[in-house]
Amino acid sequence: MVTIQDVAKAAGVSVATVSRVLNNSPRVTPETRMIVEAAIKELNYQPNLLGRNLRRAESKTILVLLPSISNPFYSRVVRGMEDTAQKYGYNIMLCNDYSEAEMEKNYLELLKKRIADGVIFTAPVLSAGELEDIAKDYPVVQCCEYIPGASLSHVSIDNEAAAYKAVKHLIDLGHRRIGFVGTQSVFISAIQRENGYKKALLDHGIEVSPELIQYGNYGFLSGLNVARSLVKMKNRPTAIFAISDVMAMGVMRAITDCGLSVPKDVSVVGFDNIDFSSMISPALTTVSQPRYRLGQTAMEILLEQLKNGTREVKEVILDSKLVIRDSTGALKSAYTPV
Amino acid sequence: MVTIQDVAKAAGVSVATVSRVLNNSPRVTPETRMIVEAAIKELNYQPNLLGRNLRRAESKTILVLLPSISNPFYSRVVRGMEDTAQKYGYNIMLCNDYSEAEMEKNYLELLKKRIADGVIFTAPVLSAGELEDIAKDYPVVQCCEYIPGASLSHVSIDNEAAAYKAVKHLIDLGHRRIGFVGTQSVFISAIQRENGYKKALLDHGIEVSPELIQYGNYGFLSGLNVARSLVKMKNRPTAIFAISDVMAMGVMRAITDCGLSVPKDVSVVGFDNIDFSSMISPALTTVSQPRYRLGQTAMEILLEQLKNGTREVKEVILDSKLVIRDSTGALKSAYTPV
DNA sequence: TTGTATGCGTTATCAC
DNA sequence: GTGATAACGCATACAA
Repeated sequence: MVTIQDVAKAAGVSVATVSRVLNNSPRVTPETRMIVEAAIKELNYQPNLLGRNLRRAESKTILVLLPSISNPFYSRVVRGMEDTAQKYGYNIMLCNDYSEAEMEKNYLELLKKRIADGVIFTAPVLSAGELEDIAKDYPVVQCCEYIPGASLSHVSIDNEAAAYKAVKHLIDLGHRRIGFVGTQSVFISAIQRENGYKKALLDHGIEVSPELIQYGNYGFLSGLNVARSLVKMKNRPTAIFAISDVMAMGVMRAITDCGLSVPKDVSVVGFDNIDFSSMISPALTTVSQPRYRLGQTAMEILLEQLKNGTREVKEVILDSKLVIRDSTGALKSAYTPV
Repeated sequence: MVTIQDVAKAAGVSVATVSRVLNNSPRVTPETRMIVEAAIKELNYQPNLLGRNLRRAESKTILVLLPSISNPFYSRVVRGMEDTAQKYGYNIMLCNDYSEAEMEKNYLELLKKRIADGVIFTAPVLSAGELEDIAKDYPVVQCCEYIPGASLSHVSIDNEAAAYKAVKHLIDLGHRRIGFVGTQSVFISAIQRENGYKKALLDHGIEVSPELIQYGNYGFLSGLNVARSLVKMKNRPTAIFAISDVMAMGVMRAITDCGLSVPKDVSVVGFDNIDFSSMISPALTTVSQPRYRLGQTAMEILLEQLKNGTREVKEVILDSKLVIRDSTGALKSAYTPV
């Protein structure tokens, strides 16, 4: 392995000078700079970051925790983080935490071990207290999911308003009996989306019927199972709002399994606008989040904190929009539910 | 930050002794070990890996390059790598190379910079020569896609045999006019799957018709466009084999867009068995790869190389299997294509 | 402007 | 079994 020593020797200067060239120090003659750069190229020298990082007490690596890379929602979020990190000379370390507190704790060790300089959570399952503890020593940003009230930065969308928009779309189409497929999870998005659903109904004089509210676990199969009971009701809903596209796909399957069709018999709205939502038939009406910008903004906030050594709490809410496709349609006038 | 020095002081021993305790050296009295461990716990000490890694000249990190985490095929492959790496005390650094040689080269710098100890490619676009150059200095393993003939380890499946099985399934159902939707890419899987398709036809006395072979670019939309021309032929195929599930989904959409139905009018087979393939209607018949084991095996080979300092080339081929679902059916006897 | 020397935190080699 | 110390590769304070 070729080290800074070898370059110094080859260039006939000291290691300090080579180091200065590497770090673009202004205090170095153009002439010697040329010589050093020539030696660097000649020897094909690459600085050993292990040495540099130790000396600088930083790793130039940001930890990014997500539930699972198999969740298609996060791919563009990660892209936003990645591009931004790279722009500032950082690498990201992508880790699946499988929504397990134990896994998250394990990965946070990487901070203490100096393998990473900061962390972005996309869907933390640790408690506010635990996160705040980390944030005392290291920059922490929450992206997408976050713990309300925790004194930690986050960047997300207004899930309640977004869900409201989605349900209002159904109401505008004439639907009044609207089912809800969600989850009983710790994630704020699940709670806020349910709130948005309820608020939209109430604001339009529609009663919230507990029997129309069903909970699954985010999976396709749970969406399928849960929706089946909705569809088989004697007085079934004419539309269903699911809090994720994957669950919405389960809902659609449940509907077609019962010999009904989307949107003719039941309209369906999802949430997230994952790539697959436009690939299925009928293409899914859903809520689109600015995924790239979510990741980008989160990374910018984190790097800003890192640069300034500040721990200012920033709370950023970005816009979302309803994408209307083919899975929602006007209520058939012939069919008049109570 | 608490260092090994602090622990030594607190325990009343030398740093050497603390280091021995940390590394489970046998030459340390149980008694002093207890004292040191107590001090470690007391101070909540965590070894600074930057120091350790510099000293040991290793990073305990493996680079994993994949085209994009948005490709759902790789999620379980990565899981297999991740679990295995963790088991041996390694972390993985997941990087999207977007099938760009430039990106791959950039990430390979991490090896020279000592940020990573080895690399696994899932779908390399660099040339055999470039990869072999890397492999001279660092452990390299190819997982899933690989460059045939390169003197580099790889673990994959027999794509030709798998495709053969898929097409034979269609032939067994009575189909003789079978379309192919693939890509003209550098990836071996694309080539081998096309070969498997052709071989299956020839082995069963079916002529290979160039007009039934269509190429796209792996995307849903390209599958859709390409299949449209197949479906609109006056003498359209009664079955279509696509080399990926995502393209198969495009094919299915093209079929239903034309007012036809799957599998009644056209049977469809995909490849990869991504999660979504069982979520769509009708559920997709496809080829399942042992994704977890692919990743696991690749990582094991890499870590083995790292441990032994050997560069032995291993070529591992794992089994795949056809998963028959609802998108394939027997040829309707009423409809008799030429 | 350049060189010398020290230290980042750890491990490992040598004495004892 | 334990301790003092050099060394990993680099950046920087200080001296020249």
